[in-house]
Amino acid sequence: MPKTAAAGKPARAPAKTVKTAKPAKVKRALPRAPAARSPAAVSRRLRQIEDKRSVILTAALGLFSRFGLHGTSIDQVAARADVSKSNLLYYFANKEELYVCVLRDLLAVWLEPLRGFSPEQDPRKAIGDYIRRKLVISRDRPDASRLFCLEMIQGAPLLRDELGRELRDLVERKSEVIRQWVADGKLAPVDPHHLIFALWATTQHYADFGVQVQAITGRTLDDPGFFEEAVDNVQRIVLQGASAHADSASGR
Amino acid sequence: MPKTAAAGKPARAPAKTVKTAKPAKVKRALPRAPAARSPAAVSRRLRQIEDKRSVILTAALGLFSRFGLHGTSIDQVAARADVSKSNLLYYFANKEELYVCVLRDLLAVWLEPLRGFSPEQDPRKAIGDYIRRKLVISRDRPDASRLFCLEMIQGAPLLRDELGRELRDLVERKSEVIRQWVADGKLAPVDPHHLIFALWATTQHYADFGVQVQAITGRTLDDPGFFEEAVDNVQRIVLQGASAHADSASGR
DNA sequence: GTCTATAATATGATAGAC
DNA sequence: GTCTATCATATTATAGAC
Repeated sequence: MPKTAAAGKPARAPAKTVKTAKPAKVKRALPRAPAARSPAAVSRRLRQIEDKRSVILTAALGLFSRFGLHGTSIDQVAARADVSKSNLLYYFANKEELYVCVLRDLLAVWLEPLRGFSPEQDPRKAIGDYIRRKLVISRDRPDASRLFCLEMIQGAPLLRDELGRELRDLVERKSEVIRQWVADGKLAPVDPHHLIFALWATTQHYADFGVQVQAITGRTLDDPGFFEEAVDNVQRIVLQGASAHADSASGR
Repeated sequence: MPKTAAAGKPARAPAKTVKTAKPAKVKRALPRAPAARSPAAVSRRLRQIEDKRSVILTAALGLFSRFGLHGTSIDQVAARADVSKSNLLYYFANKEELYVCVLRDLLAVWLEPLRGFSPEQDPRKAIGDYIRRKLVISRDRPDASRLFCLEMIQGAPLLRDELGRELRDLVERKSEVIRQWVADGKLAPVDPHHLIFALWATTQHYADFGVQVQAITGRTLDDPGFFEEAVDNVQRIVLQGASAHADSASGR
């Protein structure tokens, strides 16, 4: 694993007994359009390449999201994608590159829903919608959610830069929106960061801890009844809170 | 890895090219009190053994919680525990056993705080206290939280049984308490399962996604000010909700 | 109990024919 | 582009001396 010792290191505990640490070979770039040929043929070929890459990436996501980078072998990904190992290594120079590609595809999906927040919206509606959309993702792309979680747990060695930049900026912008809502009295006085964390946590939980959810409730988000139940409850908890309110019977 | 093919299998994608699948050797049991000796000497020895096991387990938790089972080598654990690899393998028959031991220690810690809930408590205080206690754990034992999360993501292959039994029973008992609170009008009408999920998710988030939290806020729970901020905000969100209430300015 | 080999093997990656 | 060897190595686990 410590083949490329210097660059963006993957999640692995620092080896104690390092032998020699080879001088980091430079890998070839991805197969790109070779040069001139009939335009139609080129585009057809490019599409085929992209398709195959995509098949591999999907297979990789499924395995990485369950077993992590080290728990998954190239062989397994290849088998799942129905290509040979060497063929896979033709499309992705090495395992780590494959992993990073999977992650990179993820981040975009990940940041998307948050972009929706804008000051002129009704915050209750905006937040309610956001919860639903994130739960849809937890239902339809639990593997994406899990891989993201896995990467976070490991300290996000391959996303750290993006985290520090893209994510942070987006969160800052949306925090400003939330602050505005609070200032306008449309939202209870709550710290935007912690509110965003609560939104992320409560919704992703159904994907990342899906096994636990199923062990306890016996159901999954694929069950439409349970899905709506989850949406409704998360929305109620985050928006109204669990305390009894004035309009219901009040204890103490 | 597919050495013991049958039993409680660890989180690894099913290998495609299985060679022979050996007939699962029976491993020796742990070193236990050999027999008769001076009682004092025996107890001293036993303590030493337990101490060493404990040191190894702690080192293992630290690494497993970051890099997972497959991302951690026995060598690394041994180095961190400051014992030789062979010596480690004297105390734990194999890597998997070590991993399971670490997990087993965890579950107890994990279930503890929830036991606190009882019907005669004021729910707001009970839930508020629970949030604080879980955040203390997220602060003081983030590695425990992360490993638990890792295991869940992977489908909890080694905890599945316990999940189905212990955890489920405990949650059922506490759900009954919550239902009682709701029936008494002390709590808003909320499904106990989803409330418990929300409590877990919002509090563990600060440990499991600690890197993200730090990337965004620049702070960690080790900062006392941030810790109190987190406690306060999570309590407010879960108990009162984010919506503006009657007593504050009401938008629309 | 602890150590030094060393066996056994899984897996990442490359070379080179076609 | 795809395949069949094949190499190289990291790592688990055991054997056996002390």
